[in-house]
Amino acid sequence: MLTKAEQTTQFIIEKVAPLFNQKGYAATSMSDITRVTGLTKGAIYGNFENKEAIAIAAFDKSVNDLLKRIGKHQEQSPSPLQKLYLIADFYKTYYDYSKHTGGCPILNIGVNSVQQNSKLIERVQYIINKTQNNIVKLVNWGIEAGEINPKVDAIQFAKQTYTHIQGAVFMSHTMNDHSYLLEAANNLEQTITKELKI
Amino acid sequence: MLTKAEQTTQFIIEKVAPLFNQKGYAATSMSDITRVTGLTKGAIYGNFENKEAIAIAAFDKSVNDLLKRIGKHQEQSPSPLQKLYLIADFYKTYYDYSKHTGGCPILNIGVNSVQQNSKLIERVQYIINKTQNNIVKLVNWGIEAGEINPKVDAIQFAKQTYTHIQGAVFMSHTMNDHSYLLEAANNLEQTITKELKI
DNA sequence: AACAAAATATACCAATCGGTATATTATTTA
DNA sequence: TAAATAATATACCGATTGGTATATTTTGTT
Repeated sequence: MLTKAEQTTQFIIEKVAPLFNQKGYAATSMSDITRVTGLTKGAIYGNFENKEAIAIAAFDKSVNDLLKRIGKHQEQSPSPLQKLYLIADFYKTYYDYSKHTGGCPILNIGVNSVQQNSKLIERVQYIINKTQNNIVKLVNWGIEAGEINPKVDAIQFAKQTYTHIQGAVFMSHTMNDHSYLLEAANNLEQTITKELKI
Repeated sequence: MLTKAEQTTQFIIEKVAPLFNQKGYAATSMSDITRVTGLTKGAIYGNFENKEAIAIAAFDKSVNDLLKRIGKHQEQSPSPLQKLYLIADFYKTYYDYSKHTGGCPILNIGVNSVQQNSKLIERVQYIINKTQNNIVKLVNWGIEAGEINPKVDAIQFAKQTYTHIQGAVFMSHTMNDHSYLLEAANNLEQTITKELKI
């Protein structure tokens, strides 16, 4: 069972995560935080050391929600090749999902924190490395399972895929146009079919 | 000849552009601006209406410098197909260039301003549309010139190219790793060769 | 129900924010 | 070179910033 303070901590993080995601670290003020939570500074600082700790917790929450969602989506098939298709499929719905969470945390906090906040950017880099590595593992697993062409360079594919998708996330949100993500997802599906699938 | 104030205005913009590019609008303070320029508030506000006007001028300067540079790079060949290759070639050097200007203004100001500053985001969208359209024109020109496969969907290619490159800009800067941009540029060259070139 | 402990609210801090009115200094014009 | 004008510096404004010390309230334990 969660203590009252642990409940409040979670409550603050939930309310505040979209805020940091949208506005970035510097532009999100403590008064923004008290406003969206309906709590006072006493409650906030009783549960967090400082503003940076809130921002980090908020980022972790946004990312964990996202990773859980992608993970769940991939459970639809046990096949590594199909899981790759399901990643592409996931990003067809990502525009609407990320809109209501204040945008993509990796993109937003990444851009916002590079050469600004070392703790946040370290976390962004860790997540990118981790998720990129998941793609590498899926490809290698697919090769072992005989579903994927063994000549495929898993790392290069993972980097290229991640790059293209993050680009599409940026373009869709900046241009307010779902089609960039849809077309990037379609493109990824085609690449999987043409270059990976045996 | 430029008046003293016009010179000062240009001077301020030059000094301040990398600052807004790196830190974003909210995180860049007037005291940052007086510090990097060595001028006082009186001089700054004598040449700009407010902070937002400085940020807009800074963005315009950063983008104009970039567009001029890309334009110059494309002058190396009169052929539309070769100009597309030259765009890919340009982005092989973009990591180093954009580092010393505080990052990519389109990516940084785009992410920083979406749902934050309507004037800035409008300018970002205008520039993206404009540059994307330049790619469309190059492709169509290449088709007319018989250099490019007429079955190519120019708009789709332009969107996909822009998306992938911006993704690579994000990844390279966030991960502090030149290779994302290099590989995206190589990838673009291959796409041009395989899908555009006759 | 009474007490202790935990959690939240209140009131305040110095520092900084963007911005302005006015004084001072450079520059241009006569 | 003197006067007019343009440009910059100085000193200040109220509001807000992140943060804290303490008072108050809520919660869990006996």
